[in-house]
Amino acid sequence: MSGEEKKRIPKTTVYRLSVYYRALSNLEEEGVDSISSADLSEIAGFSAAQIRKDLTYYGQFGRPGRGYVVSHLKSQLRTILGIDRDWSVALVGVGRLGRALLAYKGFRKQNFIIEAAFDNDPEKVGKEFSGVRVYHQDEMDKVIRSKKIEMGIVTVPEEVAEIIVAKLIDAGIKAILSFAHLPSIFSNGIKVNQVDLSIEMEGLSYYLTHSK
Amino acid sequence: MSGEEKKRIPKTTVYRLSVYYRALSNLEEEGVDSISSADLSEIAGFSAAQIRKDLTYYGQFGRPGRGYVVSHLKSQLRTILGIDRDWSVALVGVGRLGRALLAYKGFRKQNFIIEAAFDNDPEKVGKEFSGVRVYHQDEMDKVIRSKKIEMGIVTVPEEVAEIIVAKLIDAGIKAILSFAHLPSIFSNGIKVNQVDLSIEMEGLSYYLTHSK
DNA sequence: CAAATCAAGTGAAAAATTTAACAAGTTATT
DNA sequence: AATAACTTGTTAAATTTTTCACTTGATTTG
Repeated sequence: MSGEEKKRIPKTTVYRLSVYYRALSNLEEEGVDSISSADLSEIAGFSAAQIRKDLTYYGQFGRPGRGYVVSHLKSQLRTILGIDRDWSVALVGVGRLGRALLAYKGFRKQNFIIEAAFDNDPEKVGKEFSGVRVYHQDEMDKVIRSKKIEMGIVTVPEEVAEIIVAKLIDAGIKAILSFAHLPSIFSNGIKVNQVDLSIEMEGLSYYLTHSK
Repeated sequence: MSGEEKKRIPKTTVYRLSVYYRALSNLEEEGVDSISSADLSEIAGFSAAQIRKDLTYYGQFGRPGRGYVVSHLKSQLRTILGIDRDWSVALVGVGRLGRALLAYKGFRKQNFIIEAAFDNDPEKVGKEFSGVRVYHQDEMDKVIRSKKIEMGIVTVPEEVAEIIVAKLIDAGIKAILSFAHLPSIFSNGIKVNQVDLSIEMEGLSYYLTHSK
């Protein structure tokens, strides 16, 4: 009531909220307009109790006896996840992977707008890939600040990843998705999500090795 | 002693083993030959107690007063992770992302050998990308079985991902890395790791929205 | 309109995971 | 050779996360 009510939110809850959001988007497309936690459970792959518990960290979105209104819950999740607005994104490293991501339609659909790309190859600087202009890495600070970019995607080779991340942070970026492995020293107040293909493959290898 | 000693291993332990492995690889390159859990802790970003605990699920690899011999622990982790051997991999979906992954040197370096690629575009079938031959999707079962491929990487559009995964499973594949979002119905005995860019970006969005 | 059914929200219990603390083994030092 | 300084492996404690069970609100049915 009065005073802050900060319940500790499990780290994995946010991930699950994204999964619920995706499931609800699909349900909406299928024309389903309301759903119970039990039914959502089957689609999302987490227990009904888990779903209800996750949601109540943020409020009350359903009605006893009725379940959740799909469009309403979806909209609430958009707000909770912060995707009820556009986000400006910079991509650093216009190699094959970088260009694949620049061409990926999913980002724009989700309101993540890649406003600028950076590379140090003079061949690429000044060009556009999938409609995104490539700037020289030395212009990162200037361009990021002038375009008020808030997120970074890092697709540079491993060897320079750390330097690039430092540059992004210097330019005021506080949230980064890196495809290069980084030594795990995250400055405080900076969120770095890593997509590490080697680790993913090793997870598969471990599974196959220990499951027979 | 006698009887199986199956301690329950936390789900996140395997992920951390990969991180330790990566840290040890770097240490070895730097010529460090032994390290304490306390020092490894700083590099890997997990507590020393956590590291020791994770390792003891699999055996005793260090010596009191001495720490761990880098080359030995690294080698033990290779065995535990199952990466002390080659793995044959198939990649399905030779779009931009698929081709970027085919060109990625890291897989081969880690003993994940992409032996075949699949697509349904007649333009691509029969060609090679980064030395990997592209087969038609209809040949998946035949090629996967004849080449004894054990893992799959899925880089097809979202709409067909589910069908492709089903085909891979039919062909005997039990471990899959998917870049397309999948409805989370994993058949039993099949490991599916998903790399979902939208969810990663939403994690960043959530962080920025709730951290100010 | 009473009874039965459904289903969210929630506090308590259970389970899982992490951290802490320490006994025991190892090495270095005096 | 005894003492001090390290550092693992491990048991116990603390914390975190998930599941359970139940109360309450809502709807439907007889």
